[in-house]
Amino acid sequence: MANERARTPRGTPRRLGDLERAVMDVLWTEPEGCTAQELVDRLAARDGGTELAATTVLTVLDRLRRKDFVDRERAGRAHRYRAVSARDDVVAASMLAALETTDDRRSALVRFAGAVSPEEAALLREALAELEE
Amino acid sequence: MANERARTPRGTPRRLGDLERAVMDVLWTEPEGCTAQELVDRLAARDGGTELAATTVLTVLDRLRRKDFVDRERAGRAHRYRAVSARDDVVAASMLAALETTDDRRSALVRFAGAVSPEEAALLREALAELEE
DNA sequence: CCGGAGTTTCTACTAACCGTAGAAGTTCTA
DNA sequence: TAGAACTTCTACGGTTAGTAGAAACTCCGG
Repeated sequence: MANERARTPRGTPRRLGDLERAVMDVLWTEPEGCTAQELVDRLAARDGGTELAATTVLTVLDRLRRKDFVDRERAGRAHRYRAVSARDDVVAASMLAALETTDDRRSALVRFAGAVSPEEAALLREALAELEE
Repeated sequence: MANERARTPRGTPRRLGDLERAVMDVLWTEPEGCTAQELVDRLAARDGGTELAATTVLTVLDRLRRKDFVDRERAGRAHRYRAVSARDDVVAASMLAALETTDDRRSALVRFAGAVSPEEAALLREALAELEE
């Protein structure tokens, strides 16, 4: 083998799996947060009625907590889990992270502008105009 | 266990690991493409001189080919590997993919507009103006 | 104030993905 | 055509994510 390059530990990926995303999708629409039980129910509703084990949901909540997507507070003997940031912020951060993988921001932004729908382009113009004054 | 939810196979993740990205970074600046050997050299230069095994590079090239980031053509007994899309396109696609994870495009775009640097905001305005006329 | 239901933590298994590379096979060129 | 150059096959270890049982903890109602 002869090669000893530092094993990339890739420090806490700010990324969501499918179930993690499904959980966040619920939490993002629940300003007061949810208990794990409520999440089990919401997810079962969203899906065709198949219930996940409560421990499964608890596990992903724990992982989301480590990744700083979620925090919680006691509520009786359970906890109430809340999204740390709004969905918009997470989406925007993720778009920004993508943008920052290139040095040539200009051409990436040109491509991006050309890739969004006309409606989205209009929304972006508005948002940018807003920032100007 | 009692639960049989379809095991998410996550069909070919359109995503890059560290070495994969390093390889793409080279290919993206080489319009004519590279042979695997050239890549080994470029990567060794970029890094502190430590050479990866040629087979390592070949393996990631193969994975990049499966993911449709790279294609190749014969060149003597070797192959010449080329990036399928320009970096801009990949970055823009990735930004768009992030945007599309939310239904509320408006507020995501507002956040995004607020999150980019003033320079980037200016570039975006330009790019969007360009599209209008 | 205590027992048991409700919750959470611990531990674990599986599969996919990525970095890494040897062994074996293929393909040209000298 | 033999050997060097290149590619494919196979493989292993680490990380992340989905999934959940077993064990530990917490608190309400009797």
